[in-house]
Amino acid sequence: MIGYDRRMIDAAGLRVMKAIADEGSFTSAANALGFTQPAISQMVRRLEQRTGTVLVERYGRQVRLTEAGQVLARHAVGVLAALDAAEEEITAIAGLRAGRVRLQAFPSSSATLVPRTLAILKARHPDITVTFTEAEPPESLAALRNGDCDVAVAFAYEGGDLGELEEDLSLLVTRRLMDDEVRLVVPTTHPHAHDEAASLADFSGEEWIAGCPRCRGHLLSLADTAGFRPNVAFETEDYVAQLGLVTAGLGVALVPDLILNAAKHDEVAALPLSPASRRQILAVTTPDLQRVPAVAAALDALCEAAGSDPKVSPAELVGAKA
Amino acid sequence: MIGYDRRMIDAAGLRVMKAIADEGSFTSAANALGFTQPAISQMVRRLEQRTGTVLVERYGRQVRLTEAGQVLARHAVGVLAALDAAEEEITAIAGLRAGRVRLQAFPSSSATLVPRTLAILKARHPDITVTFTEAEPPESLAALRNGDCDVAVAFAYEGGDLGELEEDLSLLVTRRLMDDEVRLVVPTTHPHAHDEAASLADFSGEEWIAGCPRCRGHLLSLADTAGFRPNVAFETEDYVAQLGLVTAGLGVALVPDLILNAAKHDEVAALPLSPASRRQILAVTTPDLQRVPAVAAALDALCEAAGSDPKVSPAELVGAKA
DNA sequence: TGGTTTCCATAATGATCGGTTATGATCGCC
DNA sequence: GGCGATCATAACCGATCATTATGGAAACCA
Repeated sequence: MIGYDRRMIDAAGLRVMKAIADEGSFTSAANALGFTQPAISQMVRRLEQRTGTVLVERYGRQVRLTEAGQVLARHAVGVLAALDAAEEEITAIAGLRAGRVRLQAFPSSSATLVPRTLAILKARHPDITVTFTEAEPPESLAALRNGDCDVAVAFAYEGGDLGELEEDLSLLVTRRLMDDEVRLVVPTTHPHAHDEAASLADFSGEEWIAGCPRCRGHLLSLADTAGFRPNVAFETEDYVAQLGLVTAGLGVALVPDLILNAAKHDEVAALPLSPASRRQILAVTTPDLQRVPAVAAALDALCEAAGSDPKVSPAELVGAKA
Repeated sequence: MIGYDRRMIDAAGLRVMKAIADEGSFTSAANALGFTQPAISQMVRRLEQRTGTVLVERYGRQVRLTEAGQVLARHAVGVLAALDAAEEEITAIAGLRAGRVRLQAFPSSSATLVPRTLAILKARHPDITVTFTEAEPPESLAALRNGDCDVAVAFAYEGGDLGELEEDLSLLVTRRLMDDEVRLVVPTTHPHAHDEAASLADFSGEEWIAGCPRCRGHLLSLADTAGFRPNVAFETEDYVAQLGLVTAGLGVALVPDLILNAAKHDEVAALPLSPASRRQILAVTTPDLQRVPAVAAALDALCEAAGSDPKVSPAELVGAKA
């Protein structure tokens, strides 16, 4: 198929017709548009043969629009205005005078990281609208893949001591925001409460309080390495509840620093693990979205809120398969 | 000056963005528009680098519009609709389903020629709007030159027997509608009332009734050729009044056939002149307007109303200088 | 009236645009 | 793990759309 259904009127043509109508001659229309006179002359000729209509009446050395020509000049106003509006809207987005970022972050980051990010963003680019939704990494990444989200703040536990992440990050780009140390939280009355560090094997007999599914998986993985299978007595995704349970002496729990720094925990002891275990806090987006100004601004704000200088540690690593 | 202010958004681009939004993929957008897939791919790329903005988010093998892309797709609707409207209006004019003709004709043609023309036009193209104004040739031609008129119906006396016309017809095209024989009108009581033909010199002693300035000029010219200077006793542009004056025996007059065929004139005799004198009835327009469908239709109708087959006698002679 | 100016038209030229076909890379699916 | 669908890229090609240079005709003016 040849597929030659070329439209007979285009925006450029309309603009020329309007200029002729306004200026009254080809020459001054050309000047007004920044073209030379023959350009207008040919443009009109092309338009006339495309429409199969006489658009301009040449009488002597003056030109006048025919009825058809006036029709085009009249429509030009609306079309060009709409085009300008579109262009303006685009440049507004490009210049961060407009735009939208849809952010999804996991619950425990909502406490400090996200509010700080939103504040930075608001101060720096007050005209872009930021949407925030709380979601665990599996859901936020799904939303990202699905096009319902621009930036996902996720976390990934390190498997053993190698930085292998358990999510499927193919096709996505990640930006490392911070490392979040995981600590063992025990009641202050616990015999090991004042140790320098905690070796997990020493707590194999405890009752355990587990968090979200992935956190629970991480606990099981660490315990397995330490050679035991933890007795999980309680499960709750609410870290404040976890700390409450520990305070009440109902068990011990693994809690990341990000939580401990945000929530009050006077009546529990948070011991560093030995060997240490961390999770990475990551900002995730797609290669294309990364180049959208509003998204880029959000990523920068996230890095800044996380304390890592966005200029120094872009740390863009494309994740390998899970 | 280089004058490179090329607009960053054009109608074609908008159409492509809208197609992508509607179809959900480059390939089906290409099918919908009758293009191949790479055409869409490149079009998007060009648009993106012209706007300096990411318009499409490629994730895996699916594509989605970014916010900026959605902006374009949204504006596309209005712009394309306006463009279609303009196009439709043009083709309506081209197809005589719309359009306008502004006709100006000299008074004595209003009697028969113009009404017949309007009737033909109305029957044949009921959707075009015809405007009619009565005006003597100098004014109607001025209107034509001025752009206030599309077709002027004028008359031109032949100077002597050569077809030299006294109007400035440069830059205009004329279409000969009919030849109008000029007769000498005398009261039926006149001694020469029943002659076969009238030799002008025989009436040098009469009192004359003159018409419009150009008709008066024609009378003077003919009389001059016949060797006398007519005694013009009355002047009126109203031919009916002229006939009335002749009937009352107040003088003689030169009256063209066009009038005699339309007005009652029982009580006067209309003698052919010897040598004969004619005036040409002409339709005048500009070369460009001539090609406008509605104008062409009007010209055809005029020819038909005048009794000359428009197909056989186009008689397009570009007038020389006066 | 005849020269000058001021228009528009045309020709020759070149860059870019905007399509094509052919081909490659990659994701998702069975 | 091949296969099909999808987008990207390369090479090519014609039409578009601008340029400069030039011509002709109309209007203007002394």
